Amino acid sequence: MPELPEVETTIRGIKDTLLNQKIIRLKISNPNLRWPVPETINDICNHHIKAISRRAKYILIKLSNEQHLIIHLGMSGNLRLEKTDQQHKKHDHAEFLLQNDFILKFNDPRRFGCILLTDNPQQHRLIANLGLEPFSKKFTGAYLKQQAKSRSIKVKTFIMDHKVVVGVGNIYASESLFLSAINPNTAANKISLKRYQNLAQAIVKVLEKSINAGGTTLKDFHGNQGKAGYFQQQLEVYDRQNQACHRCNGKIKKTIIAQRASYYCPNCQHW
DNA sequence: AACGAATCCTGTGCGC
DNA sequence: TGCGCACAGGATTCGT
Repeated sequence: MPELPEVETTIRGIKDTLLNQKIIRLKISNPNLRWPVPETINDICNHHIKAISRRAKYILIKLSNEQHLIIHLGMSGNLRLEKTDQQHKKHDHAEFLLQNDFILKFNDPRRFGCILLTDNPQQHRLIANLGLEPFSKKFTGAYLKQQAKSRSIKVKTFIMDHKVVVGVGNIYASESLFLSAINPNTAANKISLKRYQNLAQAIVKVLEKSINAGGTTLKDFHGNQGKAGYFQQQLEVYDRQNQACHRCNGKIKKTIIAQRASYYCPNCQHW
């Protein structure tokens, strides 16, 4: 569920409350996430939160003992802040009690998310080999074209490959291909530089737009301040099969690509 | 090296 | 109303 805009929205929402706070206590109700929550997590108690940042969809929390929490929300996870008088909810797997009487709660029904601890996030196996951030200067059409050189996979699968570019999930992959008028079934190495320039711009644009709208709310995601994301109202193709294309009025089609639902307008997306 | 498929897990919504 | 099934925003891991 959470794609990059949801992760970014989450970070922006919790940052001010977490910064410089001391972690008093933690409660791990269920350590069986994507990978087990390490037992050494208790080491972070009595240390302060020094910084919060994002790499791909990983939330990085730097602590005063020079360790870093790596948190991923998986498909169904979310982080929320509550005062100590709020009750424990189902699937609240981890709770971090802060000195200011807030509790940071990690809730994740499907448990595809993770909470890990590391001394050096840049060298962590989950992070070290990631591709470019979509908002980095280096992320250009030329970069995509070069990366696609020996790739025969469909372009939609290609832009969801985190070794190429991070943060493009299933919703925004369909949306950015619509914006750049590229058919999601096209082989990555058959696309021109010009079209990749359009695609790179479209990816940045669609992600920025969604962050500004507070993310997309489908089923599970709620802005952590109790605010829903509104990007859903701006979706052009995702989950709109058989509905009219906003551009040509033709019928939006649904197809499965690499076992993921994909949506496009056959009339507008030729290549 | 690159690709497709399987996999982890719970909740929801649909057809019957 | 209840049951069974298909499917869901991710991304690693495995077999070819």
